[in-house]
Amino acid sequence: MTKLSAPKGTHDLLPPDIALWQWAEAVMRDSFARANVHEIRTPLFEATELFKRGVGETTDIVNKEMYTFEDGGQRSMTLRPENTASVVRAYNQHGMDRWPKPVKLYYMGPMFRYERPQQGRQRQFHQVGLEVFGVDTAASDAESILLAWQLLQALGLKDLTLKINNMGMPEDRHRFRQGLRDHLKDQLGALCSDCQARYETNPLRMLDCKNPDCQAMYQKEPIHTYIRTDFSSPDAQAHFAEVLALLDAMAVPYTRDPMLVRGLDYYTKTVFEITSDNLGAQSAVCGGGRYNGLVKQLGGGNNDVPATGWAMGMERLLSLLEPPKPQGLDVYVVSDDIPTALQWVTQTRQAGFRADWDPTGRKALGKQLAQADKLGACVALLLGESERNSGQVIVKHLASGEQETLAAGEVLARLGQVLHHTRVCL
RNA sequence: GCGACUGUAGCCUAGUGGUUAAGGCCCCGGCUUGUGGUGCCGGUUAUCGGGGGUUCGAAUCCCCUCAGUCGCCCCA
Repeated sequence: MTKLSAPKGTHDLLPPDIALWQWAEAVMRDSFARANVHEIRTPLFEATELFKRGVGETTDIVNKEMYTFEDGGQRSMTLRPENTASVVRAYNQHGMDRWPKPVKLYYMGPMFRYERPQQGRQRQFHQVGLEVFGVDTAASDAESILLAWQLLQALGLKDLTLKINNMGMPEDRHRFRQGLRDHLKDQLGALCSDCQARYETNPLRMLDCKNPDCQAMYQKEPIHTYIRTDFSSPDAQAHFAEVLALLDAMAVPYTRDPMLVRGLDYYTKTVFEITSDNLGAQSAVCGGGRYNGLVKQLGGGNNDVPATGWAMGMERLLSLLEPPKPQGLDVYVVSDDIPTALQWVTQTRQAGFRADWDPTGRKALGKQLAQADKLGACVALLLGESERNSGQVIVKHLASGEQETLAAGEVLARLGQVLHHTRVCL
């Protein structure tokens, strides 16, 4: 009998971890709210066809990383590997092209990819993302990037690098790919096996190969000059220049990276990535860009709906932050009489305090006080037999050991004074 | 899918061929049946990741497998 454990590449989030998540989620929701971005929640699974068409048949995600299964009606379903395709599907399905432009949506939730786990990569991971529909301006790209950048600042992340590039339109890329193939046709044998495969499937990927021999090859003329020349149309080049100008105006530091090629098929014009040096091999915290054409491709009628957006990896991002101190307990109710204890713990909770008690049946006050201490309570309320008989409560301050005896009716008011004071000390 | 390293109680660790696998933390109880933190005493928790092999004898050596970690590929 093997022990049951969480599936490979998945993770339980235990109470000590949760505080950081809830805090980060709250910061993000607040940032989005102030930018007039609204949440959308789509299903965790969709028709497999959606991801094939949306993410791209040639991508690794679709080819080898999808959790695909057949449902009871012999429909092929897939656990979402990313959320953009689903959001676009929802945009089309609900006629959001009739909503006031731009439509700005954010999402937050688990994604699933069948991959070999390593640092910063799991089979179930969480992304938060932004999608902006209906505007094809550099201004919209700039706002999107700025929101990502500011979100990361608000979370207190440091040592981040924003890399940005212009991928042009699909036809520009097609032309560039052909040119690249022509330049490298005769040196194929000198390249690594990965690059030889990329030559067929995705030539742009060859450019950020880490093999020194391949890099040397790409530095030679005339390949070098060909690579460095912006292959995109004048329109796309003007768009990109404007994005950069707006980032300059907002004092967002960036690095132009001609080697930055995002893997998903749907990107057009602007692409960017935000990385951290403190993450190990999987250093991208946020990735995104413009994806004009996807909405139409996923059935958005005749209208070409331009769009831009990004996604962040929660786990990667949170691993860069310090876990906060656990929240303590205000009150621990100590009594050898269960109805009395239950009544007092309920009453203090209703009054707004974090309160707990001992439901194990232990009568000894010493044992119960030991619990109060372990849980880090500020104050213990002692309700023994003599207090019950006299209608009094002993309020014991755990840190100092001092205690005071009060009439039952005065206790809540006294807790209000005392705990206001202690909470500040926490 | 490929490669490297690592698997001993809930957690950390000792033990590298020889009787019932040792210690610390945590948890529970006692010293203290109305007062916590420190101390002392006691207790629960391990088919040594799993399977097979070598051996009189395996946590220890060999093979397979599973899991974890990191890396490649790719991505958040």
